[in-house]
Order: sequence, then structure tokens, then C-alpha cells
Amino acid sequence: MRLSRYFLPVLKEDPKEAQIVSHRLMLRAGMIKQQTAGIYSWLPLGYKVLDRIQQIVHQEQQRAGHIPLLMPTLQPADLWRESGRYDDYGEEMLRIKDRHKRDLLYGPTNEEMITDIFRSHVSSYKDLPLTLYHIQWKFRDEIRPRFGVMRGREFLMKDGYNFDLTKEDALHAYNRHLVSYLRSYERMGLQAIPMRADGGPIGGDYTHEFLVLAETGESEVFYDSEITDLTFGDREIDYDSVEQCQAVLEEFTSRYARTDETHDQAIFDKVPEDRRRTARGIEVGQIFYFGTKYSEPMGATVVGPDGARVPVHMGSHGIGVSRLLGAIIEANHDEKGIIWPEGVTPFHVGIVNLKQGDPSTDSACEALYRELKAKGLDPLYDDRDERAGAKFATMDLIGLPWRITVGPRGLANNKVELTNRRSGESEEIAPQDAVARLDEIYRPVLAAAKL
RNA sequence: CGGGGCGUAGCGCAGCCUGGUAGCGCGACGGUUUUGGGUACCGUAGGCCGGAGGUUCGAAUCCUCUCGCCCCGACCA
Repeated sequence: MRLSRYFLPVLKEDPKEAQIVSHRLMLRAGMIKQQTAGIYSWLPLGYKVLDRIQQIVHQEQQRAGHIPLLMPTLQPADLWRESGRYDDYGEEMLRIKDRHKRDLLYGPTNEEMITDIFRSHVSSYKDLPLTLYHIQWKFRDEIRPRFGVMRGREFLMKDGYNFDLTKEDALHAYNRHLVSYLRSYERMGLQAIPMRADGGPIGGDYTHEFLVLAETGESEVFYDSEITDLTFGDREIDYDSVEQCQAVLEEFTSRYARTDETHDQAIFDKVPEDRRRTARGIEVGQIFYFGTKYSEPMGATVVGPDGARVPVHMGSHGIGVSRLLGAIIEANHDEKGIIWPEGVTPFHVGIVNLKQGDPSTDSACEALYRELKAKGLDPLYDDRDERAGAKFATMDLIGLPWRITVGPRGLANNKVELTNRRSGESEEIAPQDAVARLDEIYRPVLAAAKL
């Protein structure tokens, strides 16, 4: 993309309403525009990152064998009356009447609807196991939306639902989700720690929240420092293998890691003192096994091998897709702006032409732009007639991980500058070597995107 | 919902107390200048001062009502 033809309304000054760094940077980098409290337009740069995150989530869910579909944002109230949640949900649910005075609601989640779909079409154990998911906008009428996309009222969420014949099968689905989430967050450049969560009235040990450590997190967390040494890495996993998935669960959940909701000081005290950590975290996902809570009242049953009709065991599993933008920025920024991890960056590399209009720099930039695209990379070429300082400031703000600086001085020796946004380190290399380096750097990212 | 604050040019703000032709910085646009980290100067455009009502010869300013937004708290992917 040529910046002169793009739509990137960056702000030089901090918008006064933005209190935390991710919100401030998203506004300044021209990623979002607030339309009303807790509701945002996604401007091109923000939309591009949102899209990259969605792609990762889609790929990892499908890799785990989960099936995508799409349910509507508006739902009939009757489904929620069946589960009993229409009255329970309270003010957070946005209720709407259509012209026929029928009660609708803007979905805050989709357990009822997915259960309805399931019961309409599935009646045999032979169709199980089944996990369906979608990525769709949700609405929860928060008392006080804040922190930009971190606590919006309208938000994009991936929510998946597993249907299994037995509790054991459903727990395998739970484990599959845990593994796929670990992979997803790592591809986004995030460390998200599974922490024992509060199951609410349903209770049980079968729910974990995924927390990204950040000073501005809304939850207080307590953990054994050994857990932050764990990475999933590029290990191969067979999602059908109960043993393998169970092993990952045990590996990642055996150490102490809890939010303030479930924190137990007596157990925490057994962690060696030098490994005890207290911090703050942002919740970016949750997995939950809830058995027959919805299948029973809503009649989602299958006929088992013994001929008996039984309610299916279910769980729901969510990733806060739009919130992840905020979480990633909270965890990856400096005083100059955002620093995107390579897995989610809106553009792979920025090209800065220091002397726009100069035939040699212009043609060198054009050549770089062409060659990077030929490698399957997505460059942003700042071809505006701006001074060097303004171009650097924009690049730093929007946070592309790599920058190629092209000026007459270096070009005289057939050199451009390749700069890493995070470390600030630069090296002077030939243009073709810069292309080769970037191709190499992004090869794993592009390869991971292939199923 | 309780407490606090703010709505004036695209953005950030002053003016309000003490009523009298609406200002500053940044940005935009046109020039000149400059060219490796937001250059300097000259010029131009852009506002029913959130909305409604009231007081007054006269309201951004005073009064009443209303809408919206932000911050703190209780609640939440």
C-alpha cells in the first residue's frame, strides 16, 4: 500500500478521553473512531489488524477440528426464555422490539442459539463429537464502558461450543480448546496464561481464563513464576489424541496461577517464595465445560449406542477478538508508539523515502515495494511529500516491526537502512539483501498461516 | 446507579467569575524556505460556542431544563 493513497488519519496530540496507552495509541494511529460510548468504527489500519487476528483464530480453530459457521447478531427472545436466561441476564442485555412488537435481543453470547441449531439437526451419537464456532459481534450493555476496545459494549468475539456424548469426551474438547488457544495467542506474539477461573453457580474446576500480563489489566493475578517460562512453540500435536491434549493441559495448568476471584493464599504460600508473583492481567479468553446446563432445558439430546436418549455434554469457549488489539498494544509499545508482533502487524514493513521526488530514491523505493510484494509480503510505502522526521514519527507510531529507510546518502553506496522497531537497531545493507532478510524473517509467519 | 468533571474550528485548549463584534496552538489549503527524527516564515479557509427555553437593549458568558462524553466506584469477553 502506498501511504499517499491510504486512509491513515493519525493524530499528533493525545485525545483527552483516552486514559490508557492502548486506547490512546489506537486513536492516535488512526485505527478506531468512537461513535458513542463503547462503540467504535474500525478504520482501515485497525480493521486490518482485526482481520489478521481473526485469520489466526480461524486457522487455529479449524486446525483443531472445529467447524466455522455464522449466527446472527439479533436473536429471538423466546430462545432465551427457554433457557431461563431472558430474565436472569438483566440490564446488560440489549432488548429490542421489531415492528410486530416481537421481542428480540442483540446477542451477548450464543449458547441458546447454537443449542437450537444443534437440536434441530442432530439426533444420534454418531454425529458426535461436534464443535461449532463463529466470530461475531456481541453486545453487552456495560454499566461503564472504558479503555477503548478493551471494554466496549459492542465487541467481536470468537465463541465455540462443543457437543459430546459423555463428560470425558467434552473434557477432551475442553483440552483441545486450551491447546488451540495457546497456539493462537503465541502466533499473535502474546503470552496468555491459563488461570483457574470462577465457574460461578455451576462451579467445578472446568474453566480457565487466559490472562495477558499488563500493568493496566483489570484483574489481579497470582502465579508461580515458572509458568511464564512455558511456551508452546512449534510442537506438533494430534488434536484427536486424548493423551496429548491432556498432557498439554497438565503442563500448562499444574502450577499455581489464579485471578483474585479464585485466589487461595494458603495454597499460594506453598509456592517457593522467590517464585511467587503478583501482577495484573487482561482476560483475553475463557474455556468452560458446563455439562447439560443448556442441553437439558432446551432438549438437545441424542440417542446413544444403547438406544437411550441423553442430553449432550457441552462447553463454551471464547476469545475476545477485538479486545486482543488492546491487549497486544498494552503488552507491546514504547513512548513512541505501538510495536506490532510480526504475526499480527497490519503491514510487514514500512518503506520510508527520505527524499520524495528524487529520481534515485523514488525508483529505489518503487523497486523495493515491488520486490517485497513479489515475495508475498505486505509493505507500506510512505511516498508522501513529507520531511524525514514526520515519516519516522508516523512509522514509529503505527508500529510496523521493520522499516527500510531509503535516502540519497546511503543509496550512493547502494545501501538502505533496515531498522527493527522494537530494538531500534539498524543495519546498512543493499536493497536486495533487505528484501531477502525480510523474506526470511516472515517465512515462519506466512507458513503458519497455511493450514 | 452513586460521586466528580467536560461539551467553544478537524484535534488540543483559552475566553465564562465581572454579559458588549469569538481567540490561541497544532492540523488543512496556497506560497516561499528547508531536506537523515514532527523546519521556519507569509497568507487563506474553516464556528448558529452540544440542544431548547428564559433573563437582558445585548448571552459562549447569568438562570432552568435537556442531550452527549469522560473519570472514580459497584459489575463484566
